Amino acid sequence: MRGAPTILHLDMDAFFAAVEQAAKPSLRGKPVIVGGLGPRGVVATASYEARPFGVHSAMPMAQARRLCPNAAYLTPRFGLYRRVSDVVMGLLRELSPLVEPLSLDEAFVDLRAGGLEVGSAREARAVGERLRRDIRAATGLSGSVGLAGSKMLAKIASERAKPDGLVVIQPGTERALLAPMPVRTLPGVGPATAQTLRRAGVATVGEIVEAGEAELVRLLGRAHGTALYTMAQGIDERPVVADRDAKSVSVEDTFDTDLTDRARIHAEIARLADRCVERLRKAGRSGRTVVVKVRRYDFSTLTRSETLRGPTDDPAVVREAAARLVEGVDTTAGVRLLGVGVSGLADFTQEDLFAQAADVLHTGRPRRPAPPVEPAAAAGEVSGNERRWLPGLDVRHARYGPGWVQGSGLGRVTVRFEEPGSPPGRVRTFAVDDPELEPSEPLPLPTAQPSEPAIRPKVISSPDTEASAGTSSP
DNA sequence: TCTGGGGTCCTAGGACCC
DNA sequence: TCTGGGGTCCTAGGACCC
Repeated sequence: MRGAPTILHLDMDAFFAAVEQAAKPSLRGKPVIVGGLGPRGVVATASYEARPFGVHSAMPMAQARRLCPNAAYLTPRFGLYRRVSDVVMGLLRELSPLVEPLSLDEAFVDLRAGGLEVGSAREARAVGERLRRDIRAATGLSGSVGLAGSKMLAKIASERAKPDGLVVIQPGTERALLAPMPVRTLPGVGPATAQTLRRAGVATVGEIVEAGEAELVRLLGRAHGTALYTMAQGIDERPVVADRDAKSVSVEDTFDTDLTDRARIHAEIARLADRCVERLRKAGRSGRTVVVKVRRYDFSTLTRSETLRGPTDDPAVVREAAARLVEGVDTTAGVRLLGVGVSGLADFTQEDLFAQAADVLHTGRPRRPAPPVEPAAAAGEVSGNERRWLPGLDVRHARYGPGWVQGSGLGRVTVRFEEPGSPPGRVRTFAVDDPELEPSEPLPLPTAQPSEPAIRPKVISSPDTEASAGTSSP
């Protein structure tokens, strides 16, 4: 805990949807829903305009379509989001070298490690507001900032600042602030823990403190119980940690319809193993434990794992282990998801060790393995010979220029011709095999905003429910 | 309404070892 | 004769987070 609000948490507002709105002028101010568009897709992000309809993250897409039929439904473009994220993270690293990203749109910053003068709430607020202005200038997007003396409180602060706001929690006020809040406010309290607590008559953070540490440990186990008891008192000493090494790499696929055919299941497992190893090698890592995940028709999920004698990044080795593991699973009633993962990661492989030993033997000095070289990822819109026009993806037409796919079906594809800096554009329809139409890369977002929006810092007040009504987008 | 994909951490039992 | 006391590794599952 710190005596000054020197830990900053940034959370970009409705990030994926906001990036799409910045890239597609006709969608600004309108409900936009980004997520899987297949029959089993879920919502990744809903824009603030879509939220009053009841649409939120992790909701099945079919339900979102019923609630908000007129929204724009778009497939995620992670490459673009990563590029925008890199710009934002770069701005954070200008504040301090100690930046801990939690995802593409969220990060902690230790301002003290950056040597910034943030002794007072006023100074902290100035740093946060300047950051928000810089982010808007560089990306056109809004982010919410929380500042406090610990990670937990900084995150709670940014949540209360949403959307497009800033909240400072003054050190010393934590306990009183937390006491009336629901237990779900605390990190690590999800549906299961909340229910356990509710059954014990504990609904608020203050009641966690009243229950006492022994009771919490009894209810939730040693680690979880003590951690929760500590955090409920506003105590959180977790440091901001930059550059955490990944501990596992995994890939998984949910199929539009359940798989029952054994040959098909084995083929998919082999594909997943290859994709997993590709990611592993791209990261320059190798791993010792291979994990296969199977989600059955009834959503029951099981994993099978096998630990090798040493770490590997050999696709054949991972493929064979995965095949052995799935062999032991009953899949006759159908599987909806298959996954392959590797954990127990190392920076070398067992083969390296052998090679190194041989090198030392022959040359007297070890050798680093050559970094793996991966081919650049394809645009993603073309699979095999058939072109798939997924809603939201960028295209270019020989005559009409840049645009994006609004929808497709019945041999037709509808394109809206506009680009990030242009006014809203108009729609044209083509045959799906129109030779003048081709997939293209996302265009850069406009950086300069025409007018600087007024800064409206929020002050921490009564713990009422956070505002979630729609707001106009930049 | 019918539930993604990528992760992290914890628990618990059994094997194995000293 | 009637049962030690860890410590570590492996496997499986579950909760949680974005």
